[in-house]
Amino acid sequence: MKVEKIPNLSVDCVVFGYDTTTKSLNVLVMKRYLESDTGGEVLVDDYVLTGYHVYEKETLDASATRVLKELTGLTNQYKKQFKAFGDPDRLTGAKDLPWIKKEGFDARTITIAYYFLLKTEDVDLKNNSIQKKWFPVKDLPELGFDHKQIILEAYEDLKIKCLAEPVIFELLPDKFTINEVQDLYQSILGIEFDNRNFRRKVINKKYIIAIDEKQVGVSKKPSQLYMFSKDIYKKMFQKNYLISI
Amino acid sequence: MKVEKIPNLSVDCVVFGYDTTTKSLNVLVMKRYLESDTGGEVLVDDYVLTGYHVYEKETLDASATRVLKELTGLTNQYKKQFKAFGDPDRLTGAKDLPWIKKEGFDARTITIAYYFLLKTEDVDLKNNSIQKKWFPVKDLPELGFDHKQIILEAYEDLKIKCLAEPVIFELLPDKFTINEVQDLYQSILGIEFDNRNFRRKVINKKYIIAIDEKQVGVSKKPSQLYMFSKDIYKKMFQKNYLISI
DNA sequence: AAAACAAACGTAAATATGACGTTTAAAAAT
DNA sequence: ATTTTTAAACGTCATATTTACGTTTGTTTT
Repeated sequence: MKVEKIPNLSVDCVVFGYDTTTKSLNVLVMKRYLESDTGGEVLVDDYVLTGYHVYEKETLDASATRVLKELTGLTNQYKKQFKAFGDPDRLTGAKDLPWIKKEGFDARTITIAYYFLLKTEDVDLKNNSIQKKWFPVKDLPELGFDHKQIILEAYEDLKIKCLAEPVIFELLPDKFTINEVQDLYQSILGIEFDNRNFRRKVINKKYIIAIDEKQVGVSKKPSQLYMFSKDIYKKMFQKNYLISI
Repeated sequence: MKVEKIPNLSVDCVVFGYDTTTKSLNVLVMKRYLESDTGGEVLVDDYVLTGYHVYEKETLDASATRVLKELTGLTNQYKKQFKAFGDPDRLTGAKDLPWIKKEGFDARTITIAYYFLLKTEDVDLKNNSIQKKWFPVKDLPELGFDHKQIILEAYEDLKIKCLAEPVIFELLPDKFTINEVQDLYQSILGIEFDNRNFRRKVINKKYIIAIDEKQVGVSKKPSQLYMFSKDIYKKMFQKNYLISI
């Protein structure tokens, strides 16, 4: 069955992963490489977000889910459509033009940008043909098209989202320590919290559940492990602190 | 100069206005009407959001601003691009097909949806050829395409936005009473607040400024009027209550 | 002048925050 | 086996904020 692509419409996926060891919020990007016809000259050698054209009969969400699956093999990850990018000059960088010519798509392509939150450990970097790599949000490589801007806007949206909802647990392993939660908040928001106060605040939440298990293989007092209960969170409604004003 | 439209791409604008008298959050929509060629039969008679195709050389933001200007004559209103809608069947309602045929656009049109916040009083419903009308968000009329869904999603996004930032003042007159602020929060969020506590909380904010003026023409003790200072708000940074967890 | 009405102010208990000091459990070093 | 090291975990207190109410005040209407 031949699947028709919509020529001027694509989705792009910003895949966020968190590395508890390096305490770094990372983005998964794909290698873009092109040599000139004669072979000698390297025309394009940088990174881009994974994205693809939307199919004729496909919803936008399905399209993003499909792209994530091709990239990581994963389904059912936290997903948010956060912005559309469609400025007329967004694909007109010096390195973008030869790439567009090779891939044969419209220079006025609108892209619907999504971000995904997942656990770095769930992604096998070698499991398929796509050459991909994690980079810290704070230290991105050279990126094609307007993809650096897309990543930075996704990151801003994620920051706001973190303030409003506990999405942070999408980035942590199922079992985590309080310090890991604190480190993650700190690296996303760029603020330091007092460990004792942070700890108290988190532990007091009904939806953070201490489990009967501790860290193993650490050369210090092993931390208590906790889990996050989305069900309990959903049942709660805090009128308290509701309005920002 | 001929301006080329991108056939499968549009913007749609959800225009929110607040009526302090009826305490109702309203949406501005446009009449859609079509009779059959023979004249007798009414094929389409409902409302839609105002929207239009994006021009070939135009940014998405500029396109939305242009549509708002055509509809209301206003520029420089609070604007947010909140979501793209592009499901394959979004324009395939029974009444949508004759309309699409008449207007001659692609049934697989992706729309970039924006919402605007403005003061109802600033819109003159009779100032141009577009037949338009305010409807309460809680009591919308029959709407074409997927526009009811778009409005409801804009409303959800607005609710969240209100919790995070004082965007509410975009919907109020420059000079307002504390009770008007409370009524507006209550009608958007659908929650009641204790007037005395709400009042104290609002008045204590540095960016809510009491002015040397009171309500006039009311048959009770006239309220003190206040203004919102965006400048002072921007200068503040509250680490306090930062994370939702 | 009194009544009606909503604006505006006040109070006290409970809860949350911010800024710290102290104790504890495990591994590593002696 | 004991001590040292390290980070986890617990505790305290002053201050700020919230919640749930009661009371006073200024204007218009009766």
